[in-house]
Amino acid sequence: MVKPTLSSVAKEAGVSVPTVSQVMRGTGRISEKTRAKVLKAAKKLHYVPDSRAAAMRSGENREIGFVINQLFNPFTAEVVSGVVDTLEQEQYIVSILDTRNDAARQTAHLETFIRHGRGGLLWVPATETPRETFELLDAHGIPTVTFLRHMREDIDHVGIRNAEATSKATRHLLDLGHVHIAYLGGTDMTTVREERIAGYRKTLSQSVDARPIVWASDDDKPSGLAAMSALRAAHPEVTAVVCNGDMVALGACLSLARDGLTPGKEISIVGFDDIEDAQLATPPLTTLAVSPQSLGRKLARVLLDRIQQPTLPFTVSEVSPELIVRATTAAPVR
Amino acid sequence: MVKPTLSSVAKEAGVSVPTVSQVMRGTGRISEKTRAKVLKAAKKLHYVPDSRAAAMRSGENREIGFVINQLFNPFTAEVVSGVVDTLEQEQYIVSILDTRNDAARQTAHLETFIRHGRGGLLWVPATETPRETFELLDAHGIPTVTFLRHMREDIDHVGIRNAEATSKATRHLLDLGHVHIAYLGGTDMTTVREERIAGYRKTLSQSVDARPIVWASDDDKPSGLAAMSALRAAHPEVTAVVCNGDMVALGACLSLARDGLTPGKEISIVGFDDIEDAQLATPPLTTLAVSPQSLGRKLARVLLDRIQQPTLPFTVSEVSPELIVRATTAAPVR
DNA sequence: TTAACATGATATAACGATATATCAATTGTC
DNA sequence: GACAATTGATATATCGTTATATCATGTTAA
Repeated sequence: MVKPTLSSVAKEAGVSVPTVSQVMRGTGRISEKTRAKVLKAAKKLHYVPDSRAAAMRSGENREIGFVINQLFNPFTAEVVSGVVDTLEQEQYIVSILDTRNDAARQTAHLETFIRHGRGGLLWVPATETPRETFELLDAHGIPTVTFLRHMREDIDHVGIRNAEATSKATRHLLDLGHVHIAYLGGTDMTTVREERIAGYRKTLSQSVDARPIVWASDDDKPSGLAAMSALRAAHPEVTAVVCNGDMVALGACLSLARDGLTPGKEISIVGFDDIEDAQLATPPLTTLAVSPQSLGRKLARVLLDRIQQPTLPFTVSEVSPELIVRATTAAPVR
Repeated sequence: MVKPTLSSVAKEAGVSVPTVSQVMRGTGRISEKTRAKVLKAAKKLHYVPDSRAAAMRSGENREIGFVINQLFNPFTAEVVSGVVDTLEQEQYIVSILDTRNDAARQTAHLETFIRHGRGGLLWVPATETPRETFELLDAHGIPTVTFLRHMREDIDHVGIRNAEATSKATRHLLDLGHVHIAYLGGTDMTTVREERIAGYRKTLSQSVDARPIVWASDDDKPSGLAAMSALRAAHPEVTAVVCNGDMVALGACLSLARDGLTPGKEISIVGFDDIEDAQLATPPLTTLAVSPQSLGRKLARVLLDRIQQPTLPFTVSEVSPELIVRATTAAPVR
């Protein structure tokens, strides 16, 4: 009935508290006889060690906090899944807090994780992260890895070569013969979107006739649907669209379908992320693939390295997305 | 540089440790002068209280563990989102562990949460949960709510009226004139699937000609796609399908589309869950809606009640899904 | 003037674990 | 057989908090 603790197990087994502690952890010198006695008592009381109390004394801490800005987006969800997979194998436990793209909530969430004694942090920083937030992290010296948005030289980072990716996509569309190519998706002027737009603009500028058209939108399917209609109304000349994410791209495809058009015929669409639905969609989506799972695993591994070897030089890992050509891109109809 | 603690703040402010503690929590009698001194010192050192140490002494604990069997399924994800929303408002923090439908992992996960001192548990129990697992939970007396699968009278529960739902769906198809109606989806003989199939069978038996056909499949889109082809090959007479989830249903629709058929024309499809994609699909999916968000909120609320008033009688909350008729169901073509 | 009472702070113990030091009892060595 | 070394256990202090008790003050009432 009482919560089983080291001391209740010790009493049950007729030994001292440190003895039980040693048996549970397999350390120290313990005779086979007492070992058996203690294990029996522990089992009887359903003893489970309190890792928080242990952490307090020993410093060992296997709880990780992940601050993310849009958890239930399929791309993020798969990243999380990769992170959790990797960390779970090392007996870590991951808690997630979602900022829902609100910069104020971000600092609150980081502080929450510090308060709750997380031993490591993963973090997709908001662009306008105040200096104070970095001071907070510094003051507590918790191993941290940023994801997607690279903020500081003294923090490990895992990200995507965004400009390179959208450059590839734009090149692909130019090569197909498109001239009026728009960029669709993303609301805030985040580093990520900036980089992607930069890649798009740069490659587009290699064509004399092409002029950049950038159209904002939330990164979900219904928003993509609405934004695509609006974009076509404002720029009827557009024949190809590079999207900020697969969800936006799929929304855009949906919008075309509702207007009786076929993506990849009248208008070409390129997505970003290669979520599961991208290849299942009709028609299957041409997109930039980054394997969110492996990105998540990378992220976790970098954090583990930092935790295990705090003095290591800081690293920046960036992966290059691959252009996967499916059915939503083709030469423009004349 | 050193981790800020009560004692380092106390030293900085020139007062005692309990004084700082009282200032931080706004309890006790503190003069305005010392209050200001302490707050200034705390700010300077970026002090954040360690809630785990506090929990150890005070018993207060705002960490919740959620053991789930398939996190990155859109339905579950929305439930989680509802849970997190509600608990976040009360300053709780939620950790999730995914069993990936593995019963052995479940007990391990529950133990992990106990070890890490969670103050409340949410849990989708596996059907074959051993008695030992319940003893473990009993021994630690942690407030617990089961979700979807009702296991014990002495544990709070939140669930769905499954039989009622599939009964509604089957009735709908019978009324449209279908005779050969199959049930598609779900692998393990879980309580949930059993209940759903029971509702399907019962209503189907009201028609003299109808004979139940049950076809298993994992509850994701690619599996649904494959299973639908297999089902049609084995039972070409089937004109309507009740599905175990929207993902399976969408997969089935995809399969039909690939064979040049239109869901709701040659073959009618009913889903279960009403995930976001259900209404965005072409054609929009007829489905059984349960608002996963509000289900999650309900789940969280029940847990909060149990935590705040441990002596309350145990409750069972079950919600009735609503049949939302969209475009994938119609009278059979002759 | 003195007992009684607020007021504003501190001392001390405890939560459940671990690290370090210590201590009997046994074993081994010469 | 005396002393050192090993074995197997325990005593004690500590991690960062909070709960409870205590203790100086200053203020009020008789």
